[in-house]
Amino acid sequence: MARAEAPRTVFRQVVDGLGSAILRGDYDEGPLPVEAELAASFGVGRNLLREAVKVLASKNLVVVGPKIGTRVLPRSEWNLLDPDVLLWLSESEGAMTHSFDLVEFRLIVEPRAAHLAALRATDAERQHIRAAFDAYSECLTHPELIFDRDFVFHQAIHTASHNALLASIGWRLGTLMRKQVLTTTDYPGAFERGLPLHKELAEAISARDAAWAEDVAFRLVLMPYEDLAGRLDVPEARRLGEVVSPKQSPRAATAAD
Amino acid sequence: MARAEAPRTVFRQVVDGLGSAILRGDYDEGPLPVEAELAASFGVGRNLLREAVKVLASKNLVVVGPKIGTRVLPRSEWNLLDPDVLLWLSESEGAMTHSFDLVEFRLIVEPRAAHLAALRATDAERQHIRAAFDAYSECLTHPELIFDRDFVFHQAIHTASHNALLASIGWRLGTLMRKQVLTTTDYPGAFERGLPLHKELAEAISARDAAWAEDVAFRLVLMPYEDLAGRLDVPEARRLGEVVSPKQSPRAATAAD
DNA sequence: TTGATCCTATCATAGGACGATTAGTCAAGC
DNA sequence: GCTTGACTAATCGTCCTATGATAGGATCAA
Repeated sequence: MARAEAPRTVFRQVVDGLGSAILRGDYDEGPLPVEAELAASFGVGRNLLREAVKVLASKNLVVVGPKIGTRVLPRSEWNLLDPDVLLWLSESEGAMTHSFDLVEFRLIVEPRAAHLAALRATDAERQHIRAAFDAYSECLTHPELIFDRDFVFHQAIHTASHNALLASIGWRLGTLMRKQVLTTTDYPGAFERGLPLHKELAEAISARDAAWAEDVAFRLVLMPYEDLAGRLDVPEARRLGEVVSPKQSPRAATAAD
Repeated sequence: MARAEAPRTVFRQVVDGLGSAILRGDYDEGPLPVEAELAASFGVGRNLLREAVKVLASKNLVVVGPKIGTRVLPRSEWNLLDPDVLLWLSESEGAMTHSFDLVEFRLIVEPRAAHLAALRATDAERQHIRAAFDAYSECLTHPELIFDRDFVFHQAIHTASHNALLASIGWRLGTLMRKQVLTTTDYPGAFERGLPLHKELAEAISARDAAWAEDVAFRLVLMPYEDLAGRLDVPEARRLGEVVSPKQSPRAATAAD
């Protein structure tokens, strides 16, 4: 069940190599070399290279056409929600400002997913979430399993939200969290401090307490960020507190009208 | 600036054809025919078919490998956030339950994007948003431009949120809204009823009133849904009101601890 | 200057060949 | 009987070469 497959196929190497190079800005906005040349530079055939380029094109990283060659699209057109793109971006420079965007995005989505999970989870799903937490808590003695277990735990919650879009995004954010967790989790005590929050989240969902679950999920996303924020100069305008909804939501009054 | 290019290339036809067929469930979970056969059935060469399959594989619709052939992955693995997948899904059956997921997702993301836009938009961006609204309001006499103008308007807001992820998602949700707008907008008066909300949203962001902007954006997403909800049997458990955050967010009290 | 025409670089697509991988089978051994 | 291991065949992985389609840019005439 754990997502481990990393088939080091030649194709994957080319896609990753090209994707990383583009995200890194090696070709910034300019055209790439012609296919034959590019293929030669990777030491692969032209067909294989074209398959790789087509994948990048499907992620809106490049456009390709006769006589115009293969051109890198402006950054704003990229499909940043694609897990591959997100991964390449995270391993390129500028990862820090991008990291804030990612945390902010998770602060928006994950609490709501937890909220819905608390309302909609079936009994089986509740049990699955608790089991996933138990497995996760065992990581105290098996730190190398933290990634997988954490992923399974959050995945279970997103699935329980009974919204296919949220489930899909949770699945994918999980992949990306690795990179970030990698940076934060090896701070001594990070796992231990996160554990009670995980437990609380599982309890909140079990108890069908949507507001509680939402609150816990929010703190759970924010915690590793705050671990980091101290050691970084956070631009004032990007304080993540902004994302917190106003204490008094005006929605309820007007939406029910 | 309007995204109109629809190059009816053979490659695109094959990708769309295969993608639609998979989403439609023609092969449900089972393996596809072998490459040679599949290529023949589309009347194209094996290379072209492989490029198409590789694109689908990059969207997590299928896995492909020697001896295992090309297998459709379980639905839960699909990258539902991919615009192509979303499009294929919307044109397949089951579009209705998926439509609820989409609205719910937008109810989560778009109000927050508006919230952040109100806080962070530069003067130029504010002006751009107002201009986009003006252009949109002209659609009263040019209904065929509604899609494009509406897209530009929302895109401007998402960009002003200064979060690359939100900007990217806005861009893509826009594509999908077309399909949905297509269903709702030809109800007489839908555009006219939406117009004041658009205006209010532009004003809220101009006034830097984040709470107001969030509230308006929420109603703006909900409106076309409610137009529909009346004519449909909405499963009780899926009432979209659930997504509304509790009046009293417990976050502020506990997070500062 | 402008406009149409032609040229050419580059991708689009086809088809065939061979190598690499592995699911599935089946026989040998405990 | 069950496990283990090698074997086989099917299928993708990768390469190559060739031809058609497209469109940018140059050329040339009005």
